[in-house]
Amino acid sequence: MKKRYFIDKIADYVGQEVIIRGWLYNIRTSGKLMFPQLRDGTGIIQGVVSQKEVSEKVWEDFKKLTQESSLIVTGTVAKHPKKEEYELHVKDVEVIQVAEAYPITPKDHGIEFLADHRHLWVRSQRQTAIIKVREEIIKACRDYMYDNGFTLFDSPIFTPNAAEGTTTLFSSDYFDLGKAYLAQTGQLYAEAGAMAFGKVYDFGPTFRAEKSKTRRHLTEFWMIEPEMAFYDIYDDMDLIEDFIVYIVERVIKSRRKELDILERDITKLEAVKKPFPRITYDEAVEIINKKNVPLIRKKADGGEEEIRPFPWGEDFGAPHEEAVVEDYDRPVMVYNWPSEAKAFYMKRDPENPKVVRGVDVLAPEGYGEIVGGSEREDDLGLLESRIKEHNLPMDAFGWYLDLRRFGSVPHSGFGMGIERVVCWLCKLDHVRESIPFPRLMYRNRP
RNA sequence: UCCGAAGUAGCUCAGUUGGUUAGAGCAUCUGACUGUUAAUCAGAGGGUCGCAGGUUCAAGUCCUGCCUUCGGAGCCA
Repeated sequence: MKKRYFIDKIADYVGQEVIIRGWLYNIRTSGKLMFPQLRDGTGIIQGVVSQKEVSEKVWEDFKKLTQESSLIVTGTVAKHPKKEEYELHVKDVEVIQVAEAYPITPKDHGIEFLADHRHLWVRSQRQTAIIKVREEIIKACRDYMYDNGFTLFDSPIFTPNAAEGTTTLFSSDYFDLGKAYLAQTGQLYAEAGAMAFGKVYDFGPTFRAEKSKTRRHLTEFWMIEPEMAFYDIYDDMDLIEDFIVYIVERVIKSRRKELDILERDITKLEAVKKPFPRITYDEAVEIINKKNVPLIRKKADGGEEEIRPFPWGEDFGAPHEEAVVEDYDRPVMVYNWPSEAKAFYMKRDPENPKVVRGVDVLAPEGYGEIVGGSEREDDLGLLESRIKEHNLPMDAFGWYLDLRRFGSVPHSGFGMGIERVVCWLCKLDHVRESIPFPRLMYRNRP
């Protein structure tokens, strides 16, 4: 195999001659000296080209290089005279391609322009750092599951039925079988897996055709969904807490360099420790009312009205989540939700049938809901009546009801949206930076 | 879907109460500079002012419609 050198490991080669294969990130000239910034995907290193130390051809080659031109550079690694980093004293260059005028210049750009050039934007230092953190989060998720006895049990992306109502599904024709929908969750299938393996998870893209245009929504996003037999809601919350702490610790430990590039305040992440506060929906409403945060509702005439106190039974909006979370330095778990605000499969609390044993985990620093979980309804009759209440087609759920006919057990699970976790850990303003090619309501290219 | 804002050079923007040939920085090209850090300095090229109508002696600027994008709300992970 050909010997390969990479910029992130360049400190091992001080005083030695190396070959860097990559792209020109930027170049500064100063008379008989040039300072090309070389990028190879693992990092950036400054080159030093001195006219009196290189051939005329090398000097002329560098003069014609443009931003993002591809090249192979041979040189000697040395300590930077002013900074705590290394530089490459260039001896030779092989120009692979001189790039056309590169659209993403070192100055500011608007978000529309950057989004249109996402295929090039991903080369920039900030974007590569985000994608590295994303990778670490995903690897940490899978490692946690593997190390704790979960079996990977992936669910289909084409599904014949909706799990949480029909308004938010993408549909397509499926041969002679009518419509197929893109999955909005793999949970129902994961429940089948939990009855086979005890503890499973699925992990893949999910799709929601919600016409929501916010900094937190994608139409295509990745979700990890663990599902566990013989877990009640409290076991579920124990697991969620342990899982999130593990992921945050991994990112702090393994992606320090990227967090620094992103200028992330790491002390905020180091505060994410067990135990997370656990408060009921009722207690959350009390906090909201103590802070006098109203529910804003649209009126028939198009105007808005502010309702105080917060009416029991309503789901929380962003200001309510913020009110609940702002006093804490770590994620907050809100559980025992009003049943009408939540999905049909959540188990009713035997002590209070008005609430279900569902839990939302709200991230600190205003990042909102990152996890939604619940204990599942394990009683056949109650589940059937809930499907009827939600006006869902009973026949589509035949196989799912079988899980309650053949060895039904108490079980729980949750779903964690990867992009929202990436946003939180990287402190991003918008989910569009949390995935290489975001799909948004108003954008599906490049 | 609703509310709000914006579209002027490849990019980011300025453009006054409507008034000569629409400007700046970056990028590109030419040149200067042996330690630059979004380098700097001198010069050059680069425009269907989103689209379509309208008002006016005169429209980037005022009016109407449309398109696109951005921000927010609701819903959610």
